[in-house]
Amino acid sequence: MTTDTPARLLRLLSLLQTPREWPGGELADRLGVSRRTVRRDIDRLRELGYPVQATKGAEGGYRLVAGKAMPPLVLDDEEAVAIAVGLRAGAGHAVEGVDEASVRALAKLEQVLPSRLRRRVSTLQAATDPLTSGDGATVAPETLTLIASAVAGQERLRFAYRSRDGTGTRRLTEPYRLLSTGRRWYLVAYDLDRADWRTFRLDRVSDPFATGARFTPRELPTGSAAEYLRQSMYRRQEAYAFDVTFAAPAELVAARLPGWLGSPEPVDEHSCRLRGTADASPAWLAVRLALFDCEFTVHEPPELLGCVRDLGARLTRAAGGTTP
Amino acid sequence: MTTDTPARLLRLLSLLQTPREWPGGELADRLGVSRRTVRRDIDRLRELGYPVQATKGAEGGYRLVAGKAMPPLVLDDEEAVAIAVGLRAGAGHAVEGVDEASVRALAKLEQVLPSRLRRRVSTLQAATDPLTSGDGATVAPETLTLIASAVAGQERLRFAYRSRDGTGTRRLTEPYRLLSTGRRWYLVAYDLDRADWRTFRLDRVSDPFATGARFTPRELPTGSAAEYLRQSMYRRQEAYAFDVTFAAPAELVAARLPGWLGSPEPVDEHSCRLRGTADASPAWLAVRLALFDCEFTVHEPPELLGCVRDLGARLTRAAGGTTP
DNA sequence: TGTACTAGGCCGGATTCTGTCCTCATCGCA
DNA sequence: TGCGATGAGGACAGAATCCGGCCTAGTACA
Repeated sequence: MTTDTPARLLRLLSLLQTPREWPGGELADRLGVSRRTVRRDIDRLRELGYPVQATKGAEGGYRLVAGKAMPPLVLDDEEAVAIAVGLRAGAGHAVEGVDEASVRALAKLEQVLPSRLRRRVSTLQAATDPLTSGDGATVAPETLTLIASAVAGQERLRFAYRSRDGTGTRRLTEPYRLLSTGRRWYLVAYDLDRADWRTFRLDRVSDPFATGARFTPRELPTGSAAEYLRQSMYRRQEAYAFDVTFAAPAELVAARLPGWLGSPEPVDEHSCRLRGTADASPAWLAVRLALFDCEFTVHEPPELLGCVRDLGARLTRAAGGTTP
Repeated sequence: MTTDTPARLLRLLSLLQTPREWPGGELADRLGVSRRTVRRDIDRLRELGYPVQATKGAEGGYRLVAGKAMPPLVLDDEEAVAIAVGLRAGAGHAVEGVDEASVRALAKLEQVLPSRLRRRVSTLQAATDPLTSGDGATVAPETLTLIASAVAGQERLRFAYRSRDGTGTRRLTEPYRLLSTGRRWYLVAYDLDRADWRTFRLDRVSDPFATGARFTPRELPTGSAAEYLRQSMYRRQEAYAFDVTFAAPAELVAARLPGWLGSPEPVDEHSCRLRGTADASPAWLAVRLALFDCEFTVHEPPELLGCVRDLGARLTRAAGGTTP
């Protein structure tokens, strides 16, 4: 236990993050310094922008409260594992607006995650995410974080890519941005061999590898990466339109809808119609629709219709073949 | 920019957590100190147990790597929001073994989450978690974190409770432990009015409020809280048994099963039988089963059979009522 | 071979930190 | 209404630490 000031500040921060009140005396004991020094340390934390609330009088104490900036989170082993598992599960069904930040956070965490915890994370992860099963094309979290790191660190990225017709190629790219359209992940990158910009579906990427080589990012011809991706997807017609009527008010459907699927238009008070586009397989969308516990009708496309019919038939069979 | 050493160390930590290489000179610039001091600071981080890997030679630099302990995570706004949203979504369908730690981490994070970010979290959260819809009884993340804090901080907890027959009461408790059985959350606590131990289903709790009053935890008569909860659930027969046959190998089903549902026994090479107990509503379990994309047969209980039949009928209707 | 980078020792001066002692304000309890 | 426990903060002196500059050594890459 050295008398190192910065180390003590970090320990104080970690103590204060436990959601409870800490009397000054106890903090002084734990940190091995005098009460006065504890007060000074707390002043320092406040100056750093991490407000510490103090209740005076007997039974008083200190407690870290919400401030203007996020203080460094001090996590114990189990909490770190929980966050990693949660983020990896979440990386599958990405929520619009958080997806990319979520992967960044995961990359940051896994960069420093002790190896003994890493094992626990991968073990636990097997038990998660029922929804990924609907559509075979999933992305390994390792792939996601590795590519996110390469984007952030501006390192060249090499990987194997399986194109739509099944042929495999090896690519050397300058990764530009990671994007998700609800269900799928895409990488927008400059392909060095083809000497042009490309978009890659991450579920077709394998063996990604960050060569240490740094690069200075080129300018994307189209304005934003999201715009470029959208154009590229429409060009290849990877997305398809669907059309469904729900026997529920529009606002109810909207509240329970992933958002990136589109927004429903009210037909009358008790029903609404949803026309949108999806880039996932119809089978996955069918399961998704089954989750709504209200009547609905599928109009388009025929593939979706077939999937819903099959799922319905399977469930009916499941209920029919009962044994007394 | 004061020349405060501990503050500089924190900033260095936050810089190093960006997944990229940092040359010493750049770090010195950013921190406003000499190269020599940067080296010393990095030494200090190493002494604190956060190993910094350095690559020598040109193009060299520093980078934080996995060590023995978790370093304090320095998150930017978006990452903090992403983690909060991810954890809140995950708090619904809890994964065995991480559930409680996950709530603890969420409580820790939300305790210090700046209010402007808090708004973004609650906005985004609306768009998540499709599975909670199957079963109306969900728990607000705020309730979860507040109770977790009360357990950790050993503060008395007051809340309104709606018992199974619908009558509402107010309780004053000493919260002991938070548990989840897959789908549902339970609080094991000492009820001060009844002067005895009780278990509470969190989806029946409303208006929880931590009175500042501290208490020293009593000893639970039964050994562990999990054991106590299990006994109490069997006494009330809140859980029910189910029995399903899948037309898929046992290991495949086991891999995609939430784990707490039970483990399947192989019938032959291509099918297996799952007998387990669930405390969720049959409707929710029916949707869950629909997610498996293999044939299956429901044997028990009749309620589940009915739900599966209804769901199948609804999907068939959805596919049937097509418009040309 | 040269260059750019990390690693680390040494030293002197400046800065900061810590513990002690002090006073004052606030709160809860007897 | 007073007492005790707690937080807030000023003053001060001695000790510890920190910082920058200078040095050499080792490594990787062009």
